[in-house]
Amino acid sequence: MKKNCSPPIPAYYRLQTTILEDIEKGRWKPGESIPTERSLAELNRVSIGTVKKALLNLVHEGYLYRVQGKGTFVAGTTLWKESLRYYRLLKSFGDCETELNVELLELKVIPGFMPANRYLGIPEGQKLYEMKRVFRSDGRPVVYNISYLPHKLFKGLTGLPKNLFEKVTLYELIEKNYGYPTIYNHELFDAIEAGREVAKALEILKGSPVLHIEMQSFTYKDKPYEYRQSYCFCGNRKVFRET
Amino acid sequence: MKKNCSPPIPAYYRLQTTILEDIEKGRWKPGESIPTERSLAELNRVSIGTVKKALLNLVHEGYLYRVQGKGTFVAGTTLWKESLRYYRLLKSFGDCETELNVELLELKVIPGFMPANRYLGIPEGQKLYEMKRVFRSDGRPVVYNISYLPHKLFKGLTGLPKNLFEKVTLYELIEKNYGYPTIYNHELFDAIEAGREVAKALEILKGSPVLHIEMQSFTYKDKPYEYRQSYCFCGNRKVFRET
DNA sequence: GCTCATTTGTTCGTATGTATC
DNA sequence: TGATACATACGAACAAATGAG
Repeated sequence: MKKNCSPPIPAYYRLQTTILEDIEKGRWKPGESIPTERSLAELNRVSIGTVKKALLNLVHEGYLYRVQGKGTFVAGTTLWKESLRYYRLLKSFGDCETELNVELLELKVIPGFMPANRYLGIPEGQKLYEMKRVFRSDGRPVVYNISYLPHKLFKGLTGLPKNLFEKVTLYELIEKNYGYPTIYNHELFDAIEAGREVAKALEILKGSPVLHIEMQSFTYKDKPYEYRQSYCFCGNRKVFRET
Repeated sequence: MKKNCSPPIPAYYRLQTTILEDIEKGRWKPGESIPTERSLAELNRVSIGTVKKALLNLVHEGYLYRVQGKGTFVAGTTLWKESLRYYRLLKSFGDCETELNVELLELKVIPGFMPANRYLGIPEGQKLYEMKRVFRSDGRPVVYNISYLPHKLFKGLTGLPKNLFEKVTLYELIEKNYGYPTIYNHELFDAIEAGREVAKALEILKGSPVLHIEMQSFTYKDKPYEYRQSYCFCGNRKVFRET
């Protein structure tokens, strides 16, 4: 007979879990250090080796990083290293990436609507921020995007200086100002004909084929914090992804 | 003063590297077991703990997997678990994936050409396999793709039974029959108007906007083994990616 | 169903090296 | 220089899963 409900959970795993929960509860912010191996070992009555194992697992999972001689720190957004700072536009495989400039067109509070609120995991009644941006390469618009963020989560967003939005990625801004790092994204790709608004923003003919990308960005606990629609008319350039 | 050119390489790291090199040289195929901890420790004159560390690193990097009581095995393609078995088509976030059927339209040897041979890392003179396939959902074509593979690497491909290509993914077929697992992919997305061939294959009007995906697939040592062009006209469905 | 040899998983503790400030 | 903190390495003991007999 199987033992009744006793899957003996390893000590390192319990420790790992409680640390992760503390991180997700915001006990330490990204960049801050957590207690040393020794103190974690004493507090939890386990050996240093067991603490090491727990911490190394969290490092591999991207939640922590360690520096010899300094300490163990909470990691921030894991994927902006190279994965997703703005868009990665290439002419072909092996080409170098196109530099992009950002322009903030509009940022305002709007009533919630479907399906945005559903994708953000909030009730339909809650208000949203709507942010419209254009990304340019050599002055020509190549990407137009509209982001929706829960108003409740990001109070004061409209009060930030406009050029901040044009200097750092939205990921950085949200992590630094609100403490939510980006853990992963979901994307849906399709091709559509440019409508009036998109054609105008990208300075192309209405009806031109454009790449359409819908995106959900997630922070801790699989909580979505942004829903974004992007429209790309890249000329001879293409959107790059690595898996 | 700094020691002259001696960044003392840890024992676990040397071991890890030699094991990885053996895997890449094909000493063991995907699914086969490598020596036990004990024998690796004795052969390399290091402790069990050091062997454990080396092996666990390779597990985290996706090259190995271990089963308690059985042994340590060479992992195959890492991303077909859910990432890339055919395409992941969704109507919207949260939707379940569309089932796809594959039809092999054509498989033949053709002369090499640019840029395919460059993307495959082989001289322009070398021959290629050209494979055309259609993916259907409820009988309707949704993805048309053309793959190019180095003829030299995959001798005998045309001799395999046709229905094999329609039963398993190309990843599995290549791993099982030729021992090359897929380590990562590069993709380029854009939107184009369907040309004659694409329109015919997808049973849509010429000039309709279609999602165009170019892909390079890589195996060990960052060696590309496939260059693929896909054309998607998914109706209300979209191509899903997770990062 | 049981036992046994094998193999990996977990935990402990110690000693020493190396980076940081 | 010294104190602190993480990194490497060793090895022992026991637990748990596997498969063969």
